[in-house]
Amino acid sequence: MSEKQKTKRLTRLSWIKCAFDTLYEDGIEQVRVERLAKKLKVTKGSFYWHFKDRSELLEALIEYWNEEMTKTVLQNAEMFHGDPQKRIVSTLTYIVSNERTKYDPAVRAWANHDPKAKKYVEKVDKLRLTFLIALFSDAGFDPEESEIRARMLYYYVLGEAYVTRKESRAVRLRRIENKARIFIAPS
Amino acid sequence: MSEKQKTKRLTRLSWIKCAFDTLYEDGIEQVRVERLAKKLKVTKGSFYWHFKDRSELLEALIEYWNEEMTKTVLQNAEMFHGDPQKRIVSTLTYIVSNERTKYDPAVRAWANHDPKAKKYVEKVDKLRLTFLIALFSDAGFDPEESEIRARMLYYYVLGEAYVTRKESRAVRLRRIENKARIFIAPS
DNA sequence: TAAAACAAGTACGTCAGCGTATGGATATTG
DNA sequence: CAATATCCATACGCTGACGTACTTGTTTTA
Repeated sequence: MSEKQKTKRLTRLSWIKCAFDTLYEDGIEQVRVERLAKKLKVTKGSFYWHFKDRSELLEALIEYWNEEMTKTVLQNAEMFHGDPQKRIVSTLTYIVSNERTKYDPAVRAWANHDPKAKKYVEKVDKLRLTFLIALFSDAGFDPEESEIRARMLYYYVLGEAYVTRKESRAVRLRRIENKARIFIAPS
Repeated sequence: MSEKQKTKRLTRLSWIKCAFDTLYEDGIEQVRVERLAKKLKVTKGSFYWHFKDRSELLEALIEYWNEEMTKTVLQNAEMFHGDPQKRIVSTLTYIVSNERTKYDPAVRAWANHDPKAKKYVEKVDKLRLTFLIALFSDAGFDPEESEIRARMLYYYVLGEAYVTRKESRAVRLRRIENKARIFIAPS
């Protein structure tokens, strides 16, 4: 019964987070100011104090996602050490476990019809791929082979998110750890 | 200047196809009757003659997609013969080449927030996977390994569609043919 | 504690999109 | 060629969503 936040007054971030959940649940088109207002139990008077208009919210939304995802990748880079092959598995495990990555499909769907969102998605993709490629390099593959394997692995993880969303993380994790070995296996 | 069709009068299918293009270009939320009417250069009077309401169009849309995709898979099954390993590559090539599969991401994005669409997507996924699994079985892998490889391959192809859409088919084809070998390589 | 800054409420105008009703136009068929 | 079935246009009412203008309430801070 007791709300987590005191929720006396809202901040810009309150709206962004609410928008995020709505994006995840219903898609970007349903991220509408009056709808969010209802969810947050205020009127749009609040919204238009924090944002110039709807497009400003959307911009803030994609930038927020970009920052979070960038943090995630960099965090990861510092988190795991030791055996490169094990680091690859750890990284995948981390990706699947991380709450934040669940927003990926929704953001991608959005980016598919919005150039601005698309730019950020491409940025994040690039960052992630760079990171994965380095992992394979560390594991002993030459540059070309590293890129091929990194891409395959990355695309696989993406695709996996589109088909198996009803399955539990535990199941997904077990499978991914197994499959990663195929990607790691020497050519 | 000369229209392909005489376009004197429209049919149900005219609307469905137009809806499909719009779904692809702008997402399901933009599939609106007045918008389609404008595209087809008629008024909604036409639409409401062919369809009871918007939801009937959407239903027809996803059913149409289902039929087309089912046809595509079955066609493929009959098209390629001989060396199972080569058939795997041929199948992938076929998937990427086929005009129809380009609608996949848009349909999936839709399915993500629409249970009815979701049901059909799952149906198509199942059909495709069954087909791919059989391919790997024919190539000599045991049932369990066949499923693992088929899924990996399928997810990879899906994921690939989400990242490299700006690249030409030719480029995608060359890469896929190369990468398929990793999936085919014996464990 | 009064003033300033901050946050939210209220009321309104506008527009796009859905669906209905009804009449007009064009094929098709007897 | 007249009658019927098919297809489309026009006009309307309704709703939800955007954004604006203005007011009201609540914290901070001087």
